Amino acid sequence: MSWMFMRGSIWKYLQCGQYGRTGDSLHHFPPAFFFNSEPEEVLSIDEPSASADEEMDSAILFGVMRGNVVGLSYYTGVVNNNEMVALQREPSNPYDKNAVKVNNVNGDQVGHIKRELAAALAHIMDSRLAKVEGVVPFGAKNVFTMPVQLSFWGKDENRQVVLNHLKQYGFKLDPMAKGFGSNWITKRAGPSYSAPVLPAVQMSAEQLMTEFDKLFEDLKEDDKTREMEPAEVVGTPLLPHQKQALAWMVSRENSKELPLFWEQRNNLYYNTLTNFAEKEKPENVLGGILGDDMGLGKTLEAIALILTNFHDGKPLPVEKRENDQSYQKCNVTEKPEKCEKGNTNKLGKRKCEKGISKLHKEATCSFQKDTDFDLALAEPATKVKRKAMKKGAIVSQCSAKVVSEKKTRATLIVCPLSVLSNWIDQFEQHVKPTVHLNIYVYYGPDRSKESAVLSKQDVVLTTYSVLTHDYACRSNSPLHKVKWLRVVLDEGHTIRNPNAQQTKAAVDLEAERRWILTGTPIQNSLKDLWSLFCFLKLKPFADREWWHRTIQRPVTMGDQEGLRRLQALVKNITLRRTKTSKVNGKAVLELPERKVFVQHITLSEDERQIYESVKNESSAVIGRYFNEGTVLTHYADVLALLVRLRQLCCHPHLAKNTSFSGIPGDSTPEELQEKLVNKIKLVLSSGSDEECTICLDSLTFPVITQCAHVFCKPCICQVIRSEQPDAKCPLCRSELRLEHLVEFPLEESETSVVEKKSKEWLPSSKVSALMHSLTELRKKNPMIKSLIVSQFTAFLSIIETPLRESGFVFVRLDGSLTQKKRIEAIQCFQSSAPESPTIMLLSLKAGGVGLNLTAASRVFLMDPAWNPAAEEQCFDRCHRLGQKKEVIITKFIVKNSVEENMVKIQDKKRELAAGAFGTKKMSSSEMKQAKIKEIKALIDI
DNA sequence: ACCGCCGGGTGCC
DNA sequence: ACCGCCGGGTGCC
Repeated sequence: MSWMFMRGSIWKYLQCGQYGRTGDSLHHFPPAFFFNSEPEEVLSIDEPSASADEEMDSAILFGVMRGNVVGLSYYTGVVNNNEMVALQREPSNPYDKNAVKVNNVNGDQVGHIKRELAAALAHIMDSRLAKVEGVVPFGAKNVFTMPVQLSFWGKDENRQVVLNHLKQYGFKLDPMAKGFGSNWITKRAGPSYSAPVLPAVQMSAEQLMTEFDKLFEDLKEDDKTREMEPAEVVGTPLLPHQKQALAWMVSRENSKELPLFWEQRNNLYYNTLTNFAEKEKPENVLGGILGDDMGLGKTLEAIALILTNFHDGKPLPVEKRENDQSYQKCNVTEKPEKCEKGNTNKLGKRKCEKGISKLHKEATCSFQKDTDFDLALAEPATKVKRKAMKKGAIVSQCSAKVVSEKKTRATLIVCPLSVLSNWIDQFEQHVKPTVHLNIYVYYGPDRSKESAVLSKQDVVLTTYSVLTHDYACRSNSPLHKVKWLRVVLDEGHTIRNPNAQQTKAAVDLEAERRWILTGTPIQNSLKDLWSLFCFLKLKPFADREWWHRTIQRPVTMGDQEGLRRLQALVKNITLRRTKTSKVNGKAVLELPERKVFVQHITLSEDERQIYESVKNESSAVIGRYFNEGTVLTHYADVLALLVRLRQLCCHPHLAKNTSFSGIPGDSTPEELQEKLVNKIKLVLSSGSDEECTICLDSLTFPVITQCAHVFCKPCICQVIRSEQPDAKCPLCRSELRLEHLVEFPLEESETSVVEKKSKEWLPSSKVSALMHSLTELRKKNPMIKSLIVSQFTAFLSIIETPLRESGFVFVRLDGSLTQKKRIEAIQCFQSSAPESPTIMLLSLKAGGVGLNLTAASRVFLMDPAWNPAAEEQCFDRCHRLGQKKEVIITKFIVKNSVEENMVKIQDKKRELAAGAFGTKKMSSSEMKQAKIKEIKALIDI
C-alpha cells in the first residue's frame, strides 16, 4: 500500500472538513448504502450526460461494422487516414429525422452517415443502447464519401438488443475477432485502442496506484529539479524545493513546445492519439497542476510565480513605494467597527448584526462555509479582511500608474472562502513591504462589476461561490469578461465533478495561463482528473469523447498503452512532491520521525458492567434488525447504538444524552422534529462516511427529510423546486415539503450538557490513563505540548476537569468557536511563551486545511475515528513543515470493545483507500453488503 | 462521381 | 418501343 496515496484520501478528507465540516466521504463508500436506494434512481435526477458517463464506464464492445460517410463536399471538416470521428444524432434534420452527423476531432462536421445506416443507428443512439464510435480508415483524399469503421459499446445486457435491431435493418456486427477486427483498430486507428476479446480483466486498483506512485517517487527530470531564484520583490527566501517549483512553473508558462501527443508533420500539427491534424499550432498548456503535498508551500510558490514571471520570464513590474506616505493616502482611514459573532438563522447563515458599517466588517463575520448555497452575495456580508480592502479597490484607484503593457497583468486566484484570508496574509508576508502590489478581493456585495477595474489589478482574489454565482449571470460577471493573464484555482480538486456548476464556471474563465493547486491531483477516479484537464484546456482531452476513447476506457480496460499515455500526461503537467518524496534520492523535506503507539485500556469493573449491559441490549436490537432485514433502514438507530458504545469506552457520562430514539411513530411534531435533529446530528457526527445521494459528494449544508434521509440542502431544494408541486424523496419516494426539511444545527456547543454533570464528575479508565501519561510527560519535560483529540466534544469537556485539577494550562479548539476565538486559541497554543498552554483539547474535525499546530509534538487520540484518514489528517496538523521534534502519537483503545473492532475496520479501509483510484463506485448492493458486514464486525454478530 | 441513378431522346442494316 | 441503348444532368441528410 502506498503511503503517498494514503495522503490522497486524507486530503479528500480534509476538503470535506473544510466545506461540509460534517461528513467523511470516502469515494468507495458511496451514499446509497445508507439510504437503501438504487443508484439508478439517483442518477435520474442528475444530468443525462452524467448518467451516460456512468454507463460508459462499464461498457463492453458489441462489435464493429463498416459504414459510409456521405456528403463530404458540403462540409468543411476534414479527416485523416485512421482518424477518430464522433457520431452525433441530428433529429432536427429537415430531410431525415434519423440523420447522424459525423464530426472530426475538432468538432467540425465532416458529413453524414448514409441514410440507410442512419435509420438503423438512430434508435440505438437515441435510447443509449450503445455508444457508436467511428474511425475513418482512409479519410484523406475522399471527396464525396468515405468509409467509416463503427464500433458499438454498451452494457452487456443491451448487446443482443443492439444486434437484433441492426439485423432488422440488414446490418451485422463483426465480433472483434483477431485478425481483421482488433488488428484493424489497433494498428491503424492510432496507437492501440484495442478491445480484448475476452471480458476485460480490470487492472486492480492497487496496480494502478502503484503505477502512479512511481510517477513522483523520485523526481529526476531536469525541469523539475532545476532551481530558480524568485524576483527580487519576493521577501521570503525560498527553500530548494520551492525554487524548483518556481523554475518548473515558469518553464511551463513560457513553454513553446507542442503539447504532449502532438507532432509536426510537414506543415501540419498532428495528434498521435486521434490522428487528427490541423494547420494551427495547438497551444501547449501554459500552466498545469501544482500538486505538492500540504505544508510544502504551494501558496508561496504561486506568489513567487506571479511576481517572477510576467512576460518572457521577466518579473511583474511593480510600483515601489517611495515612502509610506503615499500608501497612507490610500488607506482606509475609517476605523473598522467590531462585528460580534452573528446569530445563526434558520438557514445556518450567520448574519452580522445590523447597523454595522457594511464596508468594514472583519473576517469574524464571514461565512464559515463556502457553498453554492450560502447566498453570500445577496447578504450584507463581509469584506473579508480590512487589510484586504486597504490593498484592494481603494488603493488601486490611487495607483495611477498603469503599466504600458496591453495585455492584462492580472492573475485571478479562486479559492475556498476559508483560505481567502490566508492568501492575503501570505501576500503580505512574502512580498517585500517596499513594493506596492494591487490586490483586489472580489467578494461581498460591493464588489466591482467593472471588468476594467479587475483587469488593472495585479491579483484578484475570489471564492468558488462567487465565481459560480457570477457564472450564473455571466453577462454581468466581470470575472468572465476579463482576459486574465493567469487563473489559479486553489484547492483545485474542488472542481472534480465535471457536471458541477462550479467546474463549468471555472472552465469558462478566459486566461492565458491556467494553474491548479491541489494536494490531491489524483484523487479517486479518472473522471476527477478529467475535470482538471478540462480546466487546463488540454487538447483534445477537454472533450469527453476523446478523453474517454484515448485514455479513460483503455486504462479502465487494463490497456497498458493507455495507462502509459495517462502517466505521461499526468507527469507532463504535474509537479507533485510529498513530505516523503525525494529529489535525486534526497528527501525534499526532512521531517522528524512520527511514531504511533496504541495504548490498550482495560475498563474498570463498573465500566465493563455498564458496557456489557448496553452492548447486550444493542446487540439484541441490531440482531432483530438483521433478522427483519431492516438494518439499513434503521441505519441511524444502529449508528446511535454504536456511538453509545463508543462513548461508553470513553466515559460513562457521555452516553447519557444519546438516547435510542427507536422508530418514529405516533410522536408529536415537536418530538418528531427533535428526533430528526438528533438523527442528523448523529449521522453527521458519528464519523461514518455519508455523502449526498444527489450530488454524490460530501454533504454541504446537510438537511434531513421527514423520511429521515440526509441531503445537501441545495441539492434537495433543487429537486423540490423542479418536481413541484408534489416532490418526492429521491430515495424513498415519500412526500417532500420544503418546510419540512430539518437542518443540522451549526456549531452548537455541548458544554451546557456537560456542565450540569460537572458537579458529579467521575474519572474513567481512559481519562485516568490520559492523565497518567500527561503527568509523566510533564515530569519528564514540562515544555512539551500535546494535542488531546476526541470526536466527542463532550468528552473534551469532561477531560477539562482533571486537567484543571492537575494544574495544566490548556486551550480548546472545536467547531463551536468563532473564527476569531479560533485564531486566538491557535495563536495562544502555538506561542512559545513559558506560561503558554501546553495542551490543546481538539475536536477531531475542527479547523480547515491549513490548521497548523506544530507547537505540539504529542498527540493523544482518545477514541478511534471511523475513518482512518481523519486520524491521519489530525496527526498531520503537528507533523508538518515547521515541526522540529519527534512526534509521538498515542491512541487509546479499549480492549474487548467496539473500539478494537473499529481499528480492524480502519485497517481494511486503509487498504481500500489506497486502491480507490481507477475503481468504480461499488454497486448499491455491494455497498449494502459492505455496510452490513461492517456493522456485524463492529458489534460482534 | 473514372461511379449509379434518373429521365429524355431515340430506334434496321 | 409497354423495350434497349445512348448520353446529359446530376449527386448527403
